[in-house]
Amino acid sequence: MIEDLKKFPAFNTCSDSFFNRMERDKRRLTFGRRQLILLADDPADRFYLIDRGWVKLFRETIEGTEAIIDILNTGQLFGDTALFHDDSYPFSAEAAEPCTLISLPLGPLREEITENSIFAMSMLTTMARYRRQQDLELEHRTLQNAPQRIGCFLLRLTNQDMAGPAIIDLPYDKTLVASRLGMKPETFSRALAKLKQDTSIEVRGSSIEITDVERLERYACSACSSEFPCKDGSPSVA
Amino acid sequence: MIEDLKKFPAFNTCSDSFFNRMERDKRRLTFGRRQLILLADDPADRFYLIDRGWVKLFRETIEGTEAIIDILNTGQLFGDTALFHDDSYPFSAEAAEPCTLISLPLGPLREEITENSIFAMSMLTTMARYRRQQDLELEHRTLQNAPQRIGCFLLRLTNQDMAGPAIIDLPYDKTLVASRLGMKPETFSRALAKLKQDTSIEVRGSSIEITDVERLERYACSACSSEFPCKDGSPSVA
DNA sequence: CGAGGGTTTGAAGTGCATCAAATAGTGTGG
DNA sequence: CCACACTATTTGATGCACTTCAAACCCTCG
Repeated sequence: MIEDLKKFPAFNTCSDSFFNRMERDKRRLTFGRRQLILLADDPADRFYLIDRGWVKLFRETIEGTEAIIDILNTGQLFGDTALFHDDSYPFSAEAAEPCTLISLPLGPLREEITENSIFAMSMLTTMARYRRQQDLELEHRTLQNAPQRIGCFLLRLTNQDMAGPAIIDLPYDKTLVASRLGMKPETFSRALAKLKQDTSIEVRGSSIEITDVERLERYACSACSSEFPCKDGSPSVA
Repeated sequence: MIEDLKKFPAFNTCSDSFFNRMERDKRRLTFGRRQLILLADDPADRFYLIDRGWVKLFRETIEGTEAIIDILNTGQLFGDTALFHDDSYPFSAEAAEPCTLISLPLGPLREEITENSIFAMSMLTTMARYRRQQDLELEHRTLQNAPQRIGCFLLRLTNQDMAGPAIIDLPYDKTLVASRLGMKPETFSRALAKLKQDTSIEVRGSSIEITDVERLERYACSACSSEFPCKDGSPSVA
């Protein structure tokens, strides 16, 4: 059904003919944890929409060390930028957690961009927002220490600005959160302990209770140029 | 004269009416070293084209520490993304070196994007390329140490892949290069000394001779996921 | 129950930051 | 053309944050 696709905000401004063309070549895929979805530099003729689950985008060096580019969630899409990179993917992707994806052809996407300027504009907006996000990411790496980065990460997992205490569950394992934040698992463990001690959060396995959101904000965001919860609108395109 | 604007690759695909509208409200500006050009979160109705010189984009925290977002050169433009951020600039900008800019109104730019889908596409391409650049930047911070980052930076300053030795001049002062690369001036100084020792480059003030480009590549790029000179096509929009 | 991956803890090392001070470089006015 | 003032850069000594390596612990799941 076309409703499948229409529900994604990324396609808000798309034309009916776009949905029809997409619908004709839609594939639903399931991936298990750690399963490879696509490889950097592979020839690309399709892009992906996350229906549910978490996807890790990364690149790796010859020696096997990997750099995480982003970890995406339900509703986000990826592989679309292959359009602008000579039809090859600029990163590899694998399932961080079990996930279901919708695979779609790049051709109609390209056509929609050229035919529907409203959509092109919304795509630009998404890209610009993502770019801002990346700028922040770099800033965080530069200005925040490990415990602060974790605090910031936790804050961004909370549902915006509800004042009271919040309970959150880490969406994927701590090792992955660690490298998402640019640190080693051991460092993550110790930094989380320090964060706990400094801001009185409660940690029970992968579930974390933030008893005092404001206190955590003061602790984590003070080193940063963007005042408050630095989630700036979450990107829906990757 | 319209030729002023036509020479910029960023406007390659623009319509004549775009150039006419721009021409009508074009301003040429000169800035001295360290002079402020625009302030983050300022209301924006214009964007800038670098005719000559270097411009530093940055954000700063309340305590005054700053995070450098990028340092742009002749031919690049900035402030255009205000279009996608509620007409305010997402960063501050100042002249890293004396520079001359061309200030242009955002309105006609927005119109051109919606009216000229080829231009919209080229803008998307530029954004995608920039994004890739940012991904690399983060990777560098994560995987390369200080001397390697300097080496990589020097390589990117050389004129592409001419094999022999190369002499380059640092385009702005070492303190700024340092923070561009995410390190302190002292660290930069020591790291450059180590790089010199490890790859036999010659340093004379701000002029650096790379006697063996390949050796430097092996030294700097080995930690990285992108093999060779990781300049991927320089972005022309910022 | 036992195997295996994820997580924590400990001890030791490394790289970069910090603070302080010396040195080199640059532009100015006399 | 020189001396001074000011800034950029280097050097040294020390500290801290994060990493590394190694081992223990824990949890889940067959």
